[in-house]
Amino acid sequence: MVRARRRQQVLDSAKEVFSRKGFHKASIADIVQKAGIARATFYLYFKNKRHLFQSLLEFLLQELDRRVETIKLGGEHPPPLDQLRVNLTRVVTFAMEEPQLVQILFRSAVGMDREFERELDRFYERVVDRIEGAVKLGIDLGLVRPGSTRLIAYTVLGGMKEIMVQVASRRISPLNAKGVVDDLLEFGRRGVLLEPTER
Amino acid sequence: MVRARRRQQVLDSAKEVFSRKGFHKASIADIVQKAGIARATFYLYFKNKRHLFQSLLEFLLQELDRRVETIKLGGEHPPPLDQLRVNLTRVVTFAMEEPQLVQILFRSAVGMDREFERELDRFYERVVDRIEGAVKLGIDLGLVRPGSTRLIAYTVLGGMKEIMVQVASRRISPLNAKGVVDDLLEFGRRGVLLEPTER
Amino acid sequence: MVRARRRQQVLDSAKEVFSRKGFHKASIADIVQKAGIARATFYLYFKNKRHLFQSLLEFLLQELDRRVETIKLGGEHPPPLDQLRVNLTRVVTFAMEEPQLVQILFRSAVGMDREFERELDRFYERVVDRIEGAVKLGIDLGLVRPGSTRLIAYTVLGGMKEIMVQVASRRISPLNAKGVVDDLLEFGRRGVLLEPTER
Amino acid sequence: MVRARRRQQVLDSAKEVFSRKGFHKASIADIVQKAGIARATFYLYFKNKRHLFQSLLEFLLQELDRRVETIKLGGEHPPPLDQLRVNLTRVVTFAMEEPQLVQILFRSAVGMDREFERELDRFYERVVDRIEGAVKLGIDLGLVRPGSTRLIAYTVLGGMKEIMVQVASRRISPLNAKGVVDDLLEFGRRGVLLEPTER
DNA sequence: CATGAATGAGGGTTCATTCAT
DNA sequence: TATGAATGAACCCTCATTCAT
Repeated sequence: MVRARRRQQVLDSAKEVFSRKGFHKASIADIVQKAGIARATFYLYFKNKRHLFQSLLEFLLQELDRRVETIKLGGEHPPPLDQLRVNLTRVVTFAMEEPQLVQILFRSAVGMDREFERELDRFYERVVDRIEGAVKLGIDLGLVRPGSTRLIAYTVLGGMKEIMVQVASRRISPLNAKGVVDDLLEFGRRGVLLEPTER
Repeated sequence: MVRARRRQQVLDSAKEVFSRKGFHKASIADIVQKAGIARATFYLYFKNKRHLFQSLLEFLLQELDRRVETIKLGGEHPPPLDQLRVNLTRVVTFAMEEPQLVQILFRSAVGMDREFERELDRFYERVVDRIEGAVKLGIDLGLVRPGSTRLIAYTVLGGMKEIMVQVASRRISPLNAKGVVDDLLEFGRRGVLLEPTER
Repeated sequence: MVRARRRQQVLDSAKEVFSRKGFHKASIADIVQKAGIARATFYLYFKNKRHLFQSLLEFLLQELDRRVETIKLGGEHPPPLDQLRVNLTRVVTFAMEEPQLVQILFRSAVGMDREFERELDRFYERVVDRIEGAVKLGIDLGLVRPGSTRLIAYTVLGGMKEIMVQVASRRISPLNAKGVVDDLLEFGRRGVLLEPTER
Repeated sequence: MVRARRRQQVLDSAKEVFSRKGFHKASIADIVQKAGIARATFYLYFKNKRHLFQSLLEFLLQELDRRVETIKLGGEHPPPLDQLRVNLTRVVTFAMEEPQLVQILFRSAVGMDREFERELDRFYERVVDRIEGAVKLGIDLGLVRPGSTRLIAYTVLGGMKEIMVQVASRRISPLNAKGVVDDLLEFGRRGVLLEPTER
């Protein structure tokens, strides 16, 4: 499918340009120039600038989604904590490997539009729901202390976002995703306090 | 000083418009119309659109800064945990009372410009430094478990940002800031796990 | 008359600003700032920017006019050539002493407006008439070769304009106006050719 | 090259509008309207208003330059006086045929800008150099009376400018350029005085 | 008389999108 | 399909001038 390849070529250029300049400052001229096609050709593949951005964003959200699996119980599955660890590792790895997409998600896609905002909100609400679900599961299993599950879920979401941004911008040197994830998990599980037994 | 009042009037209009439309979609026309002044009058008080936004942002960052005090040790001061609680409460309260400014900070000011980005980054780095400082202090006092202080600081920052956004957008009903803060503190201190003694 | 002095003060500032920036680029703000008065005060002394410029120009043309006297015949007057020499000297001296006014006349006042153009044209026509009159007088007196008096008058006018510009801009070093005038007169009278008797 | 034609079409409109209104009063709207194109189309061919004017001016100066050839000595060339006559004729003819360009040169381009001024000055200096060169050549050949060659060159330049303006504005009816040129040459060579032999 | 504040008209430029080939 | 050329809507900003004190 040559058409699909052309389209992908535009998406790649757009990824670079949007991540560097943001949505508003990125011009169609920038993108087509980088893609090496003519201005009008662009509109054969995307209805307009908005649509292009939306495609990019949808791809990005799917990729993120694809990397996280709902935690399942049962003897045939690994322990929940291990499943959680795998999920987190995949997300941090994604941020390491696709810094431009992360930039787009957390910079360019923010504050764009009422409609985009809704779409992002829907996505994040889903994420928060999953986080909250996991917390509730822990409570049911007697592993987690009962409490404000929603509030905790939002806090965890925020923490994850920030970590992704910092990893993508290399302010957290992501030599190994594993170390980052272990520390995060430990923080989330036990907080910062010294254990009473340790005191 | 009537001049200061006029200026404030423009700032107020700008606050509303920027928080609703974002920087790029907000036009000078919108702002002056809301302020009830003529187009050219605007330029008597602000050099240009960018400058106006910057003023708003600087005010906002100062306000935020003003609400957080560095934790101090010594008998004449309240216990560190209480000082922390006060700081958090002030920030959450700010998010409740000034949702528009929070929207501007977390939506409009994001992904605007290399220069703005740098200014925001500087601010957040300062915040992260303070958080990390507090964590290190806890370690020194033998209250906090040693660990990846920087990573934890980023995570806490992210969590706080998200809470502010959700409070400002009323998705976390902020009936009482106190409850939110207590739960946050508890989560940060002890994590989600049941205490060994509780298990 | 304090009013007249205020007015003059504005005119002086305007002279400097107009000569430096030209009419269009000179702003009222520039002029009042230099004059040390408030914006609105300006309009107490001049109806508008155009009027101010016109005043300046009229003064300038009068000054120029004042320096040139019509050549008169008769025993009680100096020889025509001497009268001419005096006129020329006065004009060149004026260019030396008032370079800003010359700049205004030949730069700022040019290409401004249909109406200004007409006013300048009228002035120059009068000058050309006088030059042509002098030439015709010379013919009548048997001193000057008959010929295209109008064409010659225009050429002389152009020559004089250029000399004024160059003197004012110091490209012709005007150590002594007398030397310049003598050379000019000689050129106008005998041209560049060697006299037959000299050949 | 259709692009070149479009560009020329804009230049033609600009020539008319600039010559009628001057640089500052001419608006892009005027020009595109006359050219029958859309506002934005203009910017496909010229970076901005200034650039358009500069293009026009450069073309004009080149045209003028193209019409004047440096006087060459030697048996294979016509006598210097004839070469001079040809040059003058070409210039006067140009003024007759392109009155709008002459208006632009002597009205619109005057007092525009420090940068334009420098460009014009450079051009005129070159012209003056050539005139002075011709005069010096005459001196070397024993045809021209030694004297203030620079001063004379400026005067001649001024005379030529004025003649061009008057011819372009039809105040000197240019029925035949030849007559004008002959009279000019005669004036420049012999001045206005009756030859001693004629007296 | 003097002024600081206010204004509306207007201009240049950009840019996403469409047309014609 | 691919494209170069064209477009109109929109926006920021300036400035001479007037108002209210």
